[in-house]
Amino acid sequence: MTVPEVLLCEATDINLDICLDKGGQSFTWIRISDHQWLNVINNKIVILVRANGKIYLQSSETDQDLLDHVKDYFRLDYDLRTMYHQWSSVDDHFKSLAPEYPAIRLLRQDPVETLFSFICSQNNAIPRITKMVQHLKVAYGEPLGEIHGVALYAFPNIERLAVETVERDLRDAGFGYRAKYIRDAARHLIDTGLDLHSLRKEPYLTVHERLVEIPGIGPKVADCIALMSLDQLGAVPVDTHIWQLACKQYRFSGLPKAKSSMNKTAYHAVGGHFREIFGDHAGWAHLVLFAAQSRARGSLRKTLS
DNA sequence: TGGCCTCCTACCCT
DNA sequence: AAGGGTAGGAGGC
Repeated sequence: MTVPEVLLCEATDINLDICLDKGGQSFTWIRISDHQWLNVINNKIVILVRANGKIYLQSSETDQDLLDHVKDYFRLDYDLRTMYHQWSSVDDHFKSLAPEYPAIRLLRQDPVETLFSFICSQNNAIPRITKMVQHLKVAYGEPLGEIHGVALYAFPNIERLAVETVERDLRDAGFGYRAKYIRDAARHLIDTGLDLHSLRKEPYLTVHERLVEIPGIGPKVADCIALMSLDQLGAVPVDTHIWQLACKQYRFSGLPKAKSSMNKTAYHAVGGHFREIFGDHAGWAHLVLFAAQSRARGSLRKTLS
């Protein structure tokens, strides 16, 4: 069988290594070689191939509709070079880091998948999160087929995750206390009838409020979901690292010294500060800083071992 | 009082 | 072995 292939963009348009593997945005991409990635987008199997300075899209049913979805997923309509210039011009720290981390794109992901993935992410590291999300798909998602010897699944729907026995099963599968959050969050979505997609049109604070009402979702996870799947490009997820960055690098005043005493006001103040510096798309800028930060930590570990 | 805040701890696992 | 977070309880205002 020949697999149709269409041109997606230039290789320099998307930093695939960071965006798909280690960026902490998506946990579902499977790297099958140095230059090939596998995933499901819009319930269709998708292969990304980097070759000849370009990125190609392969799929057994490549059509214009899927191509549009993939372009949308990578937000290729945003002129990222201009945005990098803009962010560099307003912040020296960004300016010094950016050349090493080009083409970091904010993925426009599915809200349901993003919500449950980031419930898994709390107090957790990427390899384990990846395993857990994979488990959700294998255990409760529709199989979509097999390619290059890899079986792929759709992300389960919320009805399936809301089943009574899910908590027990996930606990047995090693989800720990997150097992209950997942089942309860699914239950909440059904009971309240909250339509996640419709939140894309709402203002940031409304989106944040709706999300933190969901069991297992606090302010940080809410902002991850808002930023990465609900078009809230100004949402800044404040975790330990960004908190430290805010205190040390940006010397934000008026913040409590210890992270343990972070309250609602202080949490939102950090996001506000970043928005003052970087503007409406501060969450995207934060992603670049975040990538640089975690990369720095990784190499530090390497040199110590 | 109720409501809202702060502080503290437990939670699973690698 | 300390951690990329949240919930729930106690106690204060």
